[in-house]
Parts: sequence; C-alpha cells; structure tokens
Amino acid sequence: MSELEYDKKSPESIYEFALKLRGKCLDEVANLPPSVTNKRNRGDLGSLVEKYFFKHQPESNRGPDFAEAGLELKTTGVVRNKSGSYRAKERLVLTMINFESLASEKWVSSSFLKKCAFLLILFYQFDKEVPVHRRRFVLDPLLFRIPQEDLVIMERDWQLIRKKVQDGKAHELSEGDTFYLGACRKGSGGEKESLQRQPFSNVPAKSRAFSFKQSYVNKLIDGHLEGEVSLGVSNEISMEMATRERYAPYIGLSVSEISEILSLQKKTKNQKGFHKMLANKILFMGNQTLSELTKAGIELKTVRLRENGRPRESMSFPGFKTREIVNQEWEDSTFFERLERKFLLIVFKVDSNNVERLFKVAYWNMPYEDRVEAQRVWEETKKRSTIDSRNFPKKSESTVAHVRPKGRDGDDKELTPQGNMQVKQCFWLNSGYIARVIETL
DNA sequence: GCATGATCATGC
DNA sequence: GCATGATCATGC
Repeated sequence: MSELEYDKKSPESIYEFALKLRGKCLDEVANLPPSVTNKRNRGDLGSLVEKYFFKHQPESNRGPDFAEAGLELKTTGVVRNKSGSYRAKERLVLTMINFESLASEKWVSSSFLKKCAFLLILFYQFDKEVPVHRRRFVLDPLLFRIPQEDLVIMERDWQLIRKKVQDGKAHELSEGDTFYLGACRKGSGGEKESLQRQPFSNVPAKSRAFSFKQSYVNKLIDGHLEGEVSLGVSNEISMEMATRERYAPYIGLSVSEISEILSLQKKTKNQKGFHKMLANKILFMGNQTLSELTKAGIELKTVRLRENGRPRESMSFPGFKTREIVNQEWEDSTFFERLERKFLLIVFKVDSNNVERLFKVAYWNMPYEDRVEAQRVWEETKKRSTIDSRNFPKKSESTVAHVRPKGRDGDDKELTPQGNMQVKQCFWLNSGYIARVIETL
C-alpha cells in the first residue's frame, strides 16, 4: 500500500491535501473503478472522496472520520443563485441520532460533539444531471470548528431534541423545533420510510440525523467567502487574526495618540464620525483587500463607552420609508439584512483620567433570539406605520431595539401613509443592549 | 444619566 | 444631493 500524501494526525495537513480538490471533480484527482464511474449520478460523494481521494477508511462510525486529528469530513452541495453567489443546496447531514443513547447523554460528552465539533467541509457544485464523481468542488475547503457562540445555540437545540426523546416523543420531532441544529429525517425515504424504536414510548419513530440547517450552512458559506475575499485564506479564524493584528498596536492608546500616528486630525471640535474614520484608517492601511472585505458585508461599528462602561449612544441603522415598510416582509428589510451580518466592533472607552482610549476590537454577530426580538420591534413599526406614523416603538418598549428620527435636519422629511410629512426615521439597537453585548465579548 | 428628539459631517 | 453613521441637545 502506498504512502499517504498527508498526515492523518494533522488537521492542517489534511486541509492542505484537500486543497488539491479545488476547482476539480473527484474524477480528475482520483483513480475510480468502473463500479463507481458507471453509475449515472447517485451515490454518496462523501464516502467516495474519503475512499478514493483520501484513501482513508475510518475505524468506526462513532467518532470523527479522521480520529487522530479529531476531524470530521463532510461534502455538501451548493448552487448559484440569480445574483451569482453560492447558496447551500440543502441541510448538511452530520450524524445519525441514536434515540436509545441520546436519552442518557450529556451535552459536553455527547457523541454529536465528539464527532462534529471540528469539521472539514468540501463544497461541490450541485447539478442533478451530473454524476457525483463529476461534480466540481467550488470554494475553498473549510476547516471549521463550531464557534462558542454557535455552540450555545446548538446545545439548546440538542437539549430540546433530547428532551423530546426522553418524553417519549421522538416521533414528534421536527426540524422546526430548533435553530441551527436540526433533527432531519434520514432513512431510505419514500413509502417504506425506516422506523426505529424509541426508549420511552412504544410508538415507532422515523430515523433522524443531526444536521446543520440550510440557513446555517449559508451562514458558513458567507463567512467563508468573506475570509477568501479578504486575505486569500480560507477560514474565519484567520480573518479574525488578521483584524486583531491590525488593531493590536493601537489598543490602549488614546484617541489623540492614534490620530497623531495616523496623521488624521479632527477638523472641527464636533466632527461626527471621527472615531469611525480612525477605525477605518487602521483597517485599510497598506491593504486594500481588507477594505474590500468590509464592503463585502462586514458591519464595522464604533462604540464609545463612558468611564462607567455604558455606551454614550445607541447604534443607528439605515433609514426606512414608512410607505415602503408597510408593504415589506421582515426578511426583505434592510434592518434584517444588517442584523444578519457579522459585526466588527471597535470599542473606545474613557479611562479614570477622562482620556478616551481604544479599548477592544472584536467580531460579533447577533444571537438568534435577539434577532427575533428585533423582528418584533420591526413588525410593530410596520403595523404602526399603517395606523399612526407619529408613534413608533420607543426604547422602553424593547430590550433590543427602538425607532428614532434620522434626518439631515428638520426639513428632511418623507410622506407617511397617513399623508403628512414627517422627519425620516431609522432603527436603533438600544445602548443598554450594546452594553450587554460588549460585556460578553 | 438616561430617553428621546434633532441634526452634523462625510463620502459617493 | 442624499444616505449614512454618528453625535449633539434637551428635559426630566
């Protein structure tokens, strides 16, 4: 048997080797026997890649495919939408759910975490007309460790699935139960769908598997692309490192010291957006690609804390037109689109000597349940737009978001559905909410 | 010090 | 000229 061209114990080495698949299909990089190439299009591309490309045979199905590296290999289909960007063809199935053992597992030692916490994901272009071994791998492979903030959501999802099994309701499981981690049906499909025993009920339940929901896979793809666009590297971790490195020399310096170094002086005493200009200049210096990246959908926001750690201000978002919002759906709204983004928070803080300094730089994205609350505020705003555009959700009405004016001046007005002219409005994230976010960074 | 209303400075 | 991110101003 020939030597492997990579080190099975090293995730990096496996990843490097996987790079050979970029832009290729399995047919072009591996010798496939006729039994594979003769098949029209069905078959599990994942196992084929593992067997014929990696020449690897997992010892067991219980742990990750590459046991010594702790790395699970996955292939998943993507398609291009009208605007040309890649979207997940479907959910990414991770591992079968064993109802018997799940019921007695703990999250931290769960078989799910053991198998799936660290993944190498290969994306191929899906086309039902093309046999699996001819489907082309697009995007870079993604070496992905589920980030802590996502694990929080996934644990909740996992607990909910487990609870249903413990309650003898495995047959009632639904993908809609959960946020990131779905219990999807997995069996032979069709009429003779495979049924399984469940420990706390005599009702047979459909076989199910843990999966990343389609929307979560899309999130992965988006984060992945941001990384590629910016640095030609392939994972979010590198992206974060690059940003951190860029800001690191300035952390702890005062605003005036930073503006000195960057030769960027305030033109007037009250120059709005000056901190943002500083933040931008640090990020863009010497590297145009990083600026491209922020345009690609990262939301750079500055937060200025008082000495007591409270933000001076709430965080504003683009304005909306009352006459448009009344005919809009949440998921088509600008506010929704912005809140789904990854934020790069540049935090300044006033110290005990009353000197404002660069305090912290961190990526953040809004947790699901907070987006649900933001949606509630948005829906309420939509409703009130049709009834009385003078009365929008105030800060006191939500822990997350509110609506307030945003105009050039008192004459910057728009026509409301009620037919009167009113100063333009926009959505804000509450300063109190921002304070809590900063604490968790 | 905070909630709310009002507006500034910038870049495209 | 206008949208945008951010900040100022006021009143309690």
